[in-house]
Amino acid sequence: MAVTISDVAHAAGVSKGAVSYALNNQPGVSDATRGRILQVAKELGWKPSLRAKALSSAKAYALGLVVARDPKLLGTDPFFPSFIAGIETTLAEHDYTLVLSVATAPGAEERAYRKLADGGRVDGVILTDVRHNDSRIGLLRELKLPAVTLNRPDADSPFPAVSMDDTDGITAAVEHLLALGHVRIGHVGGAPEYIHGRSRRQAWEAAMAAAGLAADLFAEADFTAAGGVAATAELLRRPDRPTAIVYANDLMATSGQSFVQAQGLSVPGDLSITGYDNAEFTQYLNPPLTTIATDPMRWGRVAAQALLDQLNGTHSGQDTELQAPSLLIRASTGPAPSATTKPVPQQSP
Amino acid sequence: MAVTISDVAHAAGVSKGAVSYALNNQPGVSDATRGRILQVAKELGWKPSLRAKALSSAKAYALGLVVARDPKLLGTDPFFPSFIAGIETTLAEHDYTLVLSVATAPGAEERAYRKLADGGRVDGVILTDVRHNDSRIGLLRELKLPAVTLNRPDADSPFPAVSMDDTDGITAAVEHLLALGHVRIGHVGGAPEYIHGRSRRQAWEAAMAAAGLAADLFAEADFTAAGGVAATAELLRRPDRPTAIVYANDLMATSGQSFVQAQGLSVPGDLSITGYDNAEFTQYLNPPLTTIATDPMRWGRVAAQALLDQLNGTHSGQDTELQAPSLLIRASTGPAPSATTKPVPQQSP
DNA sequence: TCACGCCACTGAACCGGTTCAGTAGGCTCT
DNA sequence: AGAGCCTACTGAACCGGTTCAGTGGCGTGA
Repeated sequence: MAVTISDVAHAAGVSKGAVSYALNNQPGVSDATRGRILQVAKELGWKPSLRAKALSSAKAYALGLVVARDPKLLGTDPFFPSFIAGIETTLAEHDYTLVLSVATAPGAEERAYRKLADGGRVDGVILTDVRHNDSRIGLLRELKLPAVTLNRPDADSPFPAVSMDDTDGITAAVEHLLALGHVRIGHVGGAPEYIHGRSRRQAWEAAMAAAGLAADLFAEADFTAAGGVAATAELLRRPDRPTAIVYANDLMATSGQSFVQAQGLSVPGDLSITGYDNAEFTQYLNPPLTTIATDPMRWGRVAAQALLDQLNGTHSGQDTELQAPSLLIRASTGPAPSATTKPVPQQSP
Repeated sequence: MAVTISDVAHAAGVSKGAVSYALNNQPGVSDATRGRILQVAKELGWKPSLRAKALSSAKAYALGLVVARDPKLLGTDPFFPSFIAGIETTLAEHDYTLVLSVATAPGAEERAYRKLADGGRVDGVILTDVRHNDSRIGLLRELKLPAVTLNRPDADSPFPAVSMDDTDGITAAVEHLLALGHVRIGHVGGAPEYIHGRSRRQAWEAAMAAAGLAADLFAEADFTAAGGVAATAELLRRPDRPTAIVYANDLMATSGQSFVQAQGLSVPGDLSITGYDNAEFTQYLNPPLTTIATDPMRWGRVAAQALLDQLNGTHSGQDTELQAPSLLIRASTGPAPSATTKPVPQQSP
């Protein structure tokens, strides 16, 4: 931080202003002078102070991301690392940085947003894990913090959204199971306070309806492993228990599969299973999990770009729709078992 | 950002300086005036501009973390989310924020550190995944960026370290296997360019030596799933193939276990397996994985505190040693098979 | 009662950039 | 040749804090 713009100006024999113009490619200096200034700046190893820039241009040169998930859950979710890597690829080209906040405790989330907004630490935030009637929309409005949401919130939101439709993936999963002869296809839903929990359920319901089937084999869970087990157990107790279950995420599918096998049932012999997310570890399960692969990296890249566009006023105002996720067929799905329902054994054989 | 310190000063009928003193609990104002200023500031809803603070006090009020891992790998590793959450709990009390950088492409890592240092975006960084002869030590020295390393680098490092010894965990795993009657205990090592890849290998070697056994069943890998499979295959081809394998991380253990089972061997019947990290999903494998549980959250908390201490000059200069990780015994380890070595089947039965 | 010291506060400089109003000098046009 | 205009640049204000030298008023001691 030793060499400042004044040093460069002095060394080049011009004023601070001229240096500023020269280095920001602004008119007001001749090409010859510009060249000389750039040359001198380079020789002196001048790096503009972001702090000074931030103060005078009233920008923070940083974007914020508040993650309000249990760290345990985060560690099993392939979404965030890739998503953040995607954000990073965009930011790398625009000298912006990412300020990350992990807020676990209740109330910590709102505090985190206030902290980012209050001192002007960030110019905008990316909203993930959007919830039903998400209170953060109002909060960000109050804080006057520009934002981009991942998927369009169900409440009224003034912020542009970058969406990736769950529908196609879930529909593909259901159709895949139908093609395998399944009729009793259940769904273990994610937490309904999240809009992606809801939309996946709705997609499953719609796909069932399209096939002329009742969407009654539903059990609500919360995206956690324990929730997946409980919901699976509930579905297996049904007299008309499913021959296939579409889970709202990989973690529930994984714990569900593990539970089902511990009950002495075979996957996919007795029960076919699909997940959602394509977590790296799912290909090493026994059997490897059929799941739905999204593209979080691209999502991050596009969301960051949308936010930057919004900040410098070049955003169209339109929502962006990303390519739909795709079904990845592995060995946890197979032909529907014969019509007679095998009872759930009490003990593993 | 509407209300500034001048507004407060004007409203309270004092000078900017007085307001600054009052709000930073510095001497120079009477208690009465201080109270009045605080009152007025509160009424006006004044929040100090971090940007201005950063410029005038020559601090960034931010810590940096550069993660140079493949996002795919990151998604399976429970370490970072918890670690970052730990950092966050410390930062929450000290109006500092965390600037995160994910650098995947080659060369991107150094660029990331330079980006953080150049504009003075952060006051210091936390170094994770320390490598053998880590070039970042020299880089940070050149950039004059304070740092804290996770574990002590093997090269000369001027930075305080916060360490969690791998040795005890690996030793416990080996001893657990010995107690189960295993003698041919192999190790699938992590990438040797990482010091935790090396130290885990050394710990395994030491534990074997302590039991009077040769540490020859070693296969080098790279912490990835594919690497785990290849190394496992290599060990299984040995004439004296192991009856137990200690893996350097969960992902390799997971893919290794999956591979072993696909070869028609039983876990733990034919081969016992241990992992490292205690990733959430490992308890849902079949069988659930015996692994070593660390405490990344605490690591993050302590590392952030150490860095903050260093920044305000209150750091002791001593390395911090965290509590050793503990062995979590699950079902992937069991009694050693009888002495006759079962051949590796060519096909699953 | 006067000198002295201290407390409480002010005013201004400063951090390192950006930006705007102002100006010198050269060129064109008539 | 003089008016007018544009280009290239300067100097200063400004962003919103921190910090330091300076000052006025009050209390204290001799």
